[in-house]
Amino acid sequence: MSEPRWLDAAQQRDWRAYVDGSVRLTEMMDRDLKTRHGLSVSEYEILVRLSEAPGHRLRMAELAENASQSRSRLSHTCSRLESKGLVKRDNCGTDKRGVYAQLTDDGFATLERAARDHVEVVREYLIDVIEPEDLEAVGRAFSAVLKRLDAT
Amino acid sequence: MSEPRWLDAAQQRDWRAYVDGSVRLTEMMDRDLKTRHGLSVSEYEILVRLSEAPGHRLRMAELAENASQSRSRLSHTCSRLESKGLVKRDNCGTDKRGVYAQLTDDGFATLERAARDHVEVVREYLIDVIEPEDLEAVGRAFSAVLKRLDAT
DNA sequence: TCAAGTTAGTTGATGCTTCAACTATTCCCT
DNA sequence: AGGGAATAGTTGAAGCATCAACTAACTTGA
Repeated sequence: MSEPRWLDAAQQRDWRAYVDGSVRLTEMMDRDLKTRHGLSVSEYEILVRLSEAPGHRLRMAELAENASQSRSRLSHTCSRLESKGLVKRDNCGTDKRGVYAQLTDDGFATLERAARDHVEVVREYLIDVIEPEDLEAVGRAFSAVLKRLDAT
Repeated sequence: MSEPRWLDAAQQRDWRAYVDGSVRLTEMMDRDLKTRHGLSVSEYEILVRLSEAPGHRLRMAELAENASQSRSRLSHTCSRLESKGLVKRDNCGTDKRGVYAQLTDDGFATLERAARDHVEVVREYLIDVIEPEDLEAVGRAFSAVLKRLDAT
């Protein structure tokens, strides 16, 4: 058992700021989306990914991948979205195991409304309060984290 | 209803990298802490805050504040930690409504073990993969976010 | 061709989070 | 003093996430 390499004071401070800020930002956005549009962040993410897909539809596995969710979680969330009428599921012709998640018109309209408000919140609480070059650094930083996570 | 001010392509890219990276990083750390030490991230956070407090104890409200958790959530989590023997609760002498959460010896020992592993993961997946000046930028960025969130 | 292994997706149980409602105590103000 | 408001903390219900187990369909290779 080797000695742990602790973080220095500055690293600790930066790491903590990120953890705290991130948790609280997400909570706030969750509450905001929930109260104004009846959507959780993970439901919202799914609608976003679908809206960007050709024909507003994606195979479940691909959607799960895009939205960084487990397939199980997507299944449950998708069922909820389906019962709200925002998404519907179709069988895939070429692969009988396959299922397409398809954004409904109502789903697209709901997303458009939610996205307007959401982007305002993102601006107000993140984009507008940090320096542009710091935002770029955040982007670089988390891209590197993603790359590291993918190198399993 | 005014036009939404959408994010430009670079802002969108940076924002998404953060959201994705952050979600996946947290998930991975949660799983890691869970499998190796039987702790969730929020349990871990509570133990950390307690370990830093004088006498390894804090009033519930203050602990909730430090750990960015609701009081309700802290109550539940604290009950779980108590049943694991890592924390115990004591009444406060000066305020009969008050309750102290106190880290047990076992709790402190568990935290020390968990922290060693945890800091390694933080290094491996974040600190070591991003440029030092980008980490500083992340710290600045989320400090600003926190400040904005506190300006309710 | 057909059996073993892989992939797609779902399901149900369990556990954690959130929310609103609640008790008990303390503070504040007249 | 004492009545109303605020604060500390808990509780139970409902919703959401996670995990392991499962069915069904596709792929591979001998």
